Amino acid sequence: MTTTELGLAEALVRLAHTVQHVFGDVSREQDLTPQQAQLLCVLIREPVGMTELTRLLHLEKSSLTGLVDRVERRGLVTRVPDDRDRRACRIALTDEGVELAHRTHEAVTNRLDARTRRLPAAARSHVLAALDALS
Amino acid sequence: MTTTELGLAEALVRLAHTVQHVFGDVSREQDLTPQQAQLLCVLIREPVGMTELTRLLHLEKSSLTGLVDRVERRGLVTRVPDDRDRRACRIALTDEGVELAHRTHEAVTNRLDARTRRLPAAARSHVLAALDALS
DNA sequence: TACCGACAGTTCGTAATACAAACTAGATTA
DNA sequence: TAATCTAGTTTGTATTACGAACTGTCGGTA
Repeated sequence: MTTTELGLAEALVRLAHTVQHVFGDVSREQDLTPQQAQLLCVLIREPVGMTELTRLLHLEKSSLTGLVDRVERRGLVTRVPDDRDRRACRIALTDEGVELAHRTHEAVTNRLDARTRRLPAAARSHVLAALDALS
Repeated sequence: MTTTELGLAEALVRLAHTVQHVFGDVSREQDLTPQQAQLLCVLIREPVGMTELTRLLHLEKSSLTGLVDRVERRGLVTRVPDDRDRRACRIALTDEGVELAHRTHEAVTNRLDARTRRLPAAARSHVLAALDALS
């Protein structure tokens, strides 16, 4: 009865793999690891605390500490003390970090758009609506 | 003139993240790392040589050696010598590996299907066609 | 046959990733 | 105030990933 849509799950997995690959290529060109690039992109909108970051990136806090350490050591982010809570800090992009984050985000978007551009407009909006429903 | 489809690239990235998360959850439940689980799934269809695996998984051969080592140590795969080429080997699932690979593949598929099941059938086929065009 | 470049896979050294458990210090609640 | 919770770090370990150098085999060619 539950007629499984043959291949849709597989297609999603393949797509995820493709996206991951694009992201990896772009990161390498910016001399970043994919994880570092992802962190920068998440911070574009606004500075974020460590605990919130673990939710956004699906990482344990101990893993996150090291990731932030390394990116901070490169001068791309800083730990800004939170004056409401002296235990906490928010991770903010430096000027250099903002620049690199935008470059990375734009490159990823461009390459993905280059692929979707082949699709007819109707298909794009269908996919967009469906993907929004999925995540 | 290149009217960028606003948000489609972002939606793809979010989706990739979701899929990755599902895959990570399933892997952990099977006491595998995501990379190990991915390797097992690739081998379900047929045994594959190291060089071909580097293409399928987008890994350097030196990275692959270690990955296969660890999975072989767990008794999930074996290196089968290729009798046409004594340099080469094909990586094949053991009986235990077959079982685990199927369990993993099925669990991932189930969880992704559970998400897509909310979509109307027409949307599913649109998305399927579009995703096939993208990867 | 003997040589030589190409190829399959491994080894080695290094850096990054990721986790769990234990910990510090500031916040919150009883 | 004392007990408890929370934010983030530290420590130790296994895995992931890469590049460079290496071994052994294959294939072609002189």
